[in-house]
Amino acid sequence: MYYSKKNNIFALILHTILMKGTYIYEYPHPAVTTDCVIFGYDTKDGLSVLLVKRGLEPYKDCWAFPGGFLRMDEDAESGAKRELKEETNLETIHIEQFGCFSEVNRDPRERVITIAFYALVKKSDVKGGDDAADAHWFPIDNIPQLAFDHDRILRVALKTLKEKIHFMPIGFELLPEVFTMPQLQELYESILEVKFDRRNFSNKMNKLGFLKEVGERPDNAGSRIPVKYSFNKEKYSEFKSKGFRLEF
Amino acid sequence: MYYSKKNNIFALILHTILMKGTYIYEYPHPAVTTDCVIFGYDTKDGLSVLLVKRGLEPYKDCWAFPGGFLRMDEDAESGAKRELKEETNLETIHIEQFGCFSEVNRDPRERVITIAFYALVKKSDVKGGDDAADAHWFPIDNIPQLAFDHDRILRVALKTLKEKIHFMPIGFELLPEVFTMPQLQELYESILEVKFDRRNFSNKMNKLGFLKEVGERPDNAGSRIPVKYSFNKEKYSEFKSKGFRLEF
DNA sequence: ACAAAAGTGTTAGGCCTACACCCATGA
DNA sequence: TCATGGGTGTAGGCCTAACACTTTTGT
Repeated sequence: MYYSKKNNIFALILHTILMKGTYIYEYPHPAVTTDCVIFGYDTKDGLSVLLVKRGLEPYKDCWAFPGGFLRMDEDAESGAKRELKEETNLETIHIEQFGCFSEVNRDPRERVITIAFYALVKKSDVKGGDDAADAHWFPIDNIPQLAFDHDRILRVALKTLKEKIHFMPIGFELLPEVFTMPQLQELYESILEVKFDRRNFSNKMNKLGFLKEVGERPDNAGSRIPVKYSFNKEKYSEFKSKGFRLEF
Repeated sequence: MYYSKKNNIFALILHTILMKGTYIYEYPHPAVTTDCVIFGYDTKDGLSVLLVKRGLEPYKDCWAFPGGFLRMDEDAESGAKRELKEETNLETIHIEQFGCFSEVNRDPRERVITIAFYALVKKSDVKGGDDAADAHWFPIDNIPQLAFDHDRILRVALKTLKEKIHFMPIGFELLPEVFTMPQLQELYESILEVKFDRRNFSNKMNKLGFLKEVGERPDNAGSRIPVKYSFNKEKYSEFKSKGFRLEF
């Protein structure tokens, strides 16, 4: 990890004496890491991102996305999931690659390229755990100083999320099992950073057909008690895989 | 490039004797390459892809995307552009990253991760050149056996292109300066693999406002001589950067 | 003369947007 | 009692999709 000197026999011998790992290549190789931008949502904080506090230099005590060095026996997606589990105790079903960041000096130690993923999860699924003492949610409009170029990675992740939302339903991953129309609307509004008309939003969502009313709303109560919905999982998955087009 | 043995002092010494490059790392590092999927278009062949014939093992004499190993002093985009220039003599203004392929055994030599880009170019811009003797265009429905996992990379590139086409105008990059409405329609049809109604397509494109009629069409000729268009570059760039939504 | 290529306009249906009022709750 | 939150329906405009005939050219 520390040596990459060309034809330096002294470094080589020192290295061997110290019994460190010795991986030799004829040409220089960058290190490759993965990073996961994990989005969560609740009514209180709106859209939030899961960050971990770095315990080691560089950027010690800075917040960063969960992630780490890729192993030789795993592909990027597996590596990202492994690191995520190790650092936040979170096991997601689906993470999605959205870019690869390769600027020359993005890591002060050596040349590091990172493959970046994002995922949508329920905040309640992050239980924390042994290694995950320092994983915390931050609302999207109150993000601390981030390590490396993670602020840029976050911006790209947000842009990707905004684009994706037009093509696939979201919500199942972010909302509790049962939710109300205003909650769903707030979720869309906080991701897209716009405001919608209540009536239009509700009509549109209902027409799409992956929502189902749940529970009984007292007949008399035609008022301030919101209707409760949950997702029709078959329809939802169908839209998710086939894709759809959602106009706003 | 060939050695990556852990704590193997013999390999080390041999390596040094041979005066090869010696890059030592404490942990194993994958090699990182870039690949470019270059799309071109003409009326005769429809949508085509630019491939180069490999001169070296592995996959010698197989066709592959232009690309190669990333240098330590360049980011992925620069590296991809450099390799593209070296191998096809093509200097594109804009390439766009669409994914990173990291399966463990995608290259038989060693662990190689590739960062993939695509671009749209005019076929006439590819002049060939010294190093580029073996670069050729292949129509999208007649692609030869490809090296490595490049068939998968191509599928992902095509999917990305199809998605992008809904959000940004294409054509300026692929069509000649002056073109006809049927040509533009064929372009869209061959990328999206669908057929459109002539009248609707033409109405829609005209309404968008980045086409301008060019030349004089003889007043009498209200028939088989097509109207010629070119792109209004300001409008076109505006749409390109702001994005738009094109329904089909 | 006939086939192929290109031009042109209308209609019906669906979706988007904008907009106002009522009711119940809780402070 | 008043402010807040939530539910509900309609009308106009725009876009989409479907559709047929005419002209000219080239063979």
